[in-house]
Amino acid sequence: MPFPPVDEQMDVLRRGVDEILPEEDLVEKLEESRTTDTPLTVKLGCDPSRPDLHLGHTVVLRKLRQFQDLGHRAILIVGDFTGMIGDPSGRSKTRPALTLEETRRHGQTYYDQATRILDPDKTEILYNSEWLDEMSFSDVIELASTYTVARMLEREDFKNRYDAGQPISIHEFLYPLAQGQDSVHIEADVELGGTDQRFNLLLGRHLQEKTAGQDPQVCMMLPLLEGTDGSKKMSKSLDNAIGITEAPEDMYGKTMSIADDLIYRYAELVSDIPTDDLPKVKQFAEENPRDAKAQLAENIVTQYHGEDAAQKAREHFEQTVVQGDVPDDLPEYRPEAGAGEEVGLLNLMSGAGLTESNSEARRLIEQGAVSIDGDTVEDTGLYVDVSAAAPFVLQVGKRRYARVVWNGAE
RNA sequence: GGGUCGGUAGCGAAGUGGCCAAACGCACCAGACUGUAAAUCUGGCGGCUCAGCCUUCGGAGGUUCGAAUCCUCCCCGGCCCA
Repeated sequence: MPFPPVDEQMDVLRRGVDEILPEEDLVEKLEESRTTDTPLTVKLGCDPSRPDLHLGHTVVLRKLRQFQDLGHRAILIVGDFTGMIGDPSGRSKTRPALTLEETRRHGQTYYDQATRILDPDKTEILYNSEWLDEMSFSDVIELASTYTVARMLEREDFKNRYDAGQPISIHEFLYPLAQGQDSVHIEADVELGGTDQRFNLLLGRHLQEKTAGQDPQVCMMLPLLEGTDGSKKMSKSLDNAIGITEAPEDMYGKTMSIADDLIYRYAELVSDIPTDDLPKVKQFAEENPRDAKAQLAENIVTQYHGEDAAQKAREHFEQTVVQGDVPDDLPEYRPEAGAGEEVGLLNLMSGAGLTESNSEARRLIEQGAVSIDGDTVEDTGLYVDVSAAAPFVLQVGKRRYARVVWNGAE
């Protein structure tokens, strides 16, 4: 099974990439791999603390898939050990350190989702606790001695926090080292990561050379995909993410809500559209952003849910968003009510899960956001005889619906 | 260990004895508008049996007619010194 020519491989691998450090090393490694008929070992580390994958994660997973398709070896390293200690980004200090069991479970979830993109037969999965947990304190000290505080503080994240007077725990300095140690352990040829991983990836190079005399890995950095808000990177906590396990309708709708000038970027990074067709997409996006986006949305939904679901999602979008109609399938709610019994609308709304509190329900009514079968409700104190009025459609805002059904005599 | 500053709603940040359910910004929700779940504008954004009432300002006590605001102790963090 010969590898494709290096030029061809590079053409595939360059798509969407932000930076390859150093690029000539990659070419060299590919050449050597081809002459010796040995696949490259490509590493991707993943953080099991947040196992819900979104399109942002898929940028780098897709790249890994490309390596697989070219015949190389993909290793997914689940950071179960690092996840056990806590969170390195310092953003959520309150996040409890996970137990080994939890990180394993999350790791499995991650793998299950990642293999929607990766080729499961060609994906090796390793847990870094396997080797990191075995290291003694003196091993760690030795590892730590190869790097300096000043260099650690070069990392933007650390520098910013240090300058802003925010706390940095000592163990956070150990994280990049641990990640680098992973590269040493598997003797990675290439490590993939987002552009925010630059420092950590480079540290892997450093450790491979300094502590193990290995040929240092090539660092390949991919852009951080902007979220649906159009500016900040996609992240679940910013609530601008499109999850890969989300319902087709949601995926479609969220994709339609991205900014027009992000269409090309999404097409390049998270669509199946062939590289040769990308220029056409770019032009299309400028001429007719609405349709270009619809095409993109369909492409994305198809990848995760298939063509039929994508079609349905498109129809659903047309119906509910473009035309403002009530969707066909909406959740049913059967309140407990006897014949002729009147139920407060506020209770109906929270009972149907449309609102979280009666105060919220009241506010929404006052704002004209609540309707019954399309008629806007104005009275916050409205009582409904469910047995007589049901079934009817209760709508809150644009996207919250329930079909209220009477459950018969009680 | 010492000094000093700080811990306020999802986040950031005002307020420093009554007019505080707590300014403002972000996020979020709704209405209008739109090809759009974008942008923009407007309103909302603790809870309740809602023109009133109840629970909130790191924690526990205390002073006071009355405290997020004053005092005591404790917990957590920044900075400086050792």
